[in-house]
Amino acid sequence: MHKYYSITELTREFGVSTRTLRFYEDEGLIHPERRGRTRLFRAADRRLIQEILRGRRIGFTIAEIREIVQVYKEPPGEMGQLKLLMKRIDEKREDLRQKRKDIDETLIELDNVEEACLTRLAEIGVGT
Amino acid sequence: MHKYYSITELTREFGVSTRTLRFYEDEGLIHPERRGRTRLFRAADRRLIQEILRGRRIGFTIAEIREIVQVYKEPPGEMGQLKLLMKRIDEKREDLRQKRKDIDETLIELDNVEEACLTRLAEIGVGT
DNA sequence: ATTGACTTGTACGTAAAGGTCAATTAGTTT
DNA sequence: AAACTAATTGACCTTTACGTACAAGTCAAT
Repeated sequence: MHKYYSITELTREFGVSTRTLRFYEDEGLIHPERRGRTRLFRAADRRLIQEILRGRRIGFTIAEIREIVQVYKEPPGEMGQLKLLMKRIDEKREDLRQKRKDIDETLIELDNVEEACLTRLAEIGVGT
Repeated sequence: MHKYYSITELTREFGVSTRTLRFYEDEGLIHPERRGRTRLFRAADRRLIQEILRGRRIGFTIAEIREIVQVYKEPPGEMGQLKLLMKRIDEKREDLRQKRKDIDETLIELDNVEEACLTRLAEIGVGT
């Protein structure tokens, strides 16, 4: 069950460019294997890319994403580090909760605008 | 009742720089009054800035924010424009729903990481 | 053997969203 | 009046996250 994905397979699936995936590798986010010089992506790489892109969608920077990825690769063993990490997690959580609030508010606003549009459309429809 | 806000008042309140507010003016997002050369912000400007920053937090570009702001200033009157606008609204809504999902998933992930941290901390605490 | 699809690395370019610095100007304390 | 203070415009600078172009190598199919 050693299915490998080529780089273009993944770019097609995720709608990103090869440049993007290579960039992520340069940035140390992913480490695909190599056969000669060409990259071979495994299922784990694929999942990681999914997570990276999810992070990207919600506005995480590369540095932030890398931070999370690192934690998965090797969770800190030292007390101080752990506490620091937990503080960072708490901050992120607050950040995300705010964003969710922002999104909810904006969704409501969009509903309002849409309704205004519909009203307007009805007016025009009647008028003509 | 003509309370005016100075630019620094607002930068302090919102935690942005004067450069940012001027930039938003250059970009046509806000139009504060002037007394001589200095900007005078009214309550409406203040609220608009709040909305702009909310848009910024959820990852809207300046162009997207401007688009929304424009709609508020002068909603399109023509049929085609209205339909186009409604399509754009639908797209944005989809976008935001996806982001919400991303955020929820990430929040769960953060919970997991935190729990792992706590477990680890307990181990260390016991071990020493 | 050549075409075409895919891959590589290197390197320069770019758009977005401001940061930073300089040189004023205007009002107001001392 | 001199010195502060807060505001202005303008110009250039910076970072992030890739885009784009180029030259070159791999491999299968025609």
